[in-house]
Amino acid sequence: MSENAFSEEPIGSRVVTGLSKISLALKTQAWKGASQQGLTPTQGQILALLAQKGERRLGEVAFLLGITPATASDAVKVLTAKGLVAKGKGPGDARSVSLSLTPQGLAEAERTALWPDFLLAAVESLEPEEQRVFLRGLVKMIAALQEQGYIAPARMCVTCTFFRPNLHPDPARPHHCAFVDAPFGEGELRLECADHQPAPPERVRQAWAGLGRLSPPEL
Amino acid sequence: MSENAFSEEPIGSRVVTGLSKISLALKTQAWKGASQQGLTPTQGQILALLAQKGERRLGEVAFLLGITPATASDAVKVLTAKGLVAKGKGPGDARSVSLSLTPQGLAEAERTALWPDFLLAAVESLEPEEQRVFLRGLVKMIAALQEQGYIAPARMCVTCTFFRPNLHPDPARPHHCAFVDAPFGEGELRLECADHQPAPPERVRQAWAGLGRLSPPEL
DNA sequence: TCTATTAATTAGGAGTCCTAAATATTAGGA
DNA sequence: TCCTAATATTTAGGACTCCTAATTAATAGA
Repeated sequence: MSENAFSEEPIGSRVVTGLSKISLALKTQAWKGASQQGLTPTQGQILALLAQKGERRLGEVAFLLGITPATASDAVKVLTAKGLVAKGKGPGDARSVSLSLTPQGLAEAERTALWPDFLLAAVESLEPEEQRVFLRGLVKMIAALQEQGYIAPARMCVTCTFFRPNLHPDPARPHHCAFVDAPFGEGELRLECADHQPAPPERVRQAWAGLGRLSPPEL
Repeated sequence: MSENAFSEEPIGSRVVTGLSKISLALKTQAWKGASQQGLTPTQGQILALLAQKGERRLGEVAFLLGITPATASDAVKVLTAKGLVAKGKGPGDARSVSLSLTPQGLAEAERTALWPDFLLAAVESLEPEEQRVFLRGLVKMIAALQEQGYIAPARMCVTCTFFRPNLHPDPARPHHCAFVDAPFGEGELRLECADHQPAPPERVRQAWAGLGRLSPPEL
């Protein structure tokens, strides 16, 4: 594919390097952003999670954040001490603890949510078509990571029962969502959909095989 | 661009969400990978940095890792206590400390370097052309982040004096490197080049405007 | 019922990260 | 040359993150 002096490092590792750099920026900014509010990144993430969906059990939070329940437990202890999160009995299971935001917590959450915008500017330096391909790449990678257990399952199109890849001939909107019963394009692929319904594994595999080729519309 | 129920969330934010998820995986795995060796992520990163280039001053390490010198200082203290890193007087400036790996440090560094391979597998689930576009997207984003000071300057093509974007008609190798004096393609764009020579800012801006469109070769 | 299993917490320990305040050392002026 | 910035690193102190390994409580299954 490349026959000259340039090819020693495979493209895959370059991509990994690049992602690591972005990840570093994300980490650094998370610290900066959160500490202005007297929070730490983890605390901020918990707030964000609760803002997104009112109630969460502690274990659920830990799982979604990729930390142990023990760690989540003391982060929450700090947050309740700060008056940002309230603990309640979980419905059903009396062992569980249900977390929710206090009004101040909600206010803080709204402010923390703003920080990742620094990345948005960088994303917008890509051409629209590039963004679409990039998003699709992300979706595929996340699906792969998820399949191998490196990431908590996201509520994304490719793992949803309602997803029908490449159902339509229209290259601008090849996919179809059976929930809203409408066609949609690459740029609309979701990562966190409220209406997500997990699909069985082989169906998933088959779905993202369907995402396949680069092509679609663009230019 | 999209006129139906799907468009509420702009693609930019989706991309940011996706990158955050990858970043989360990277963080979680960094912990898993490093702690198997009795290290923490930061310690591992320092080792990796030193493995890549024999000597580094402490301040340099801090800057590249996006942490304060104070933090770097005590991470290094731990590493020297573990016998993995040696401190020496910096050449020239007597205030500076020059860090280098001990033989054991080198061995550890080699093992830590293996961990990010979990991501490689995910990257390889993309089509080759997708990988190329993805890499270019990453390069652009990193350049943008760097320009705004969110990331330490990387030794990448787009910010190099030797980089000549789109010099050649051959769509498979449009770019040219004046250092090795050879054409190269999108997939060969570098993020950490040993021969990198920083270019003046306006030249940089102009360079990545040249990267512009999606198009090139692929399919 | 009795016994796993599961949800959360606590305890203990190493380390990250910060800010602020020392120490050295170096560079530039008067 | 002496004095005063500006650097490079370290130390101190504090809040948290993260982990593993118990512990306590509640639930589900045999």
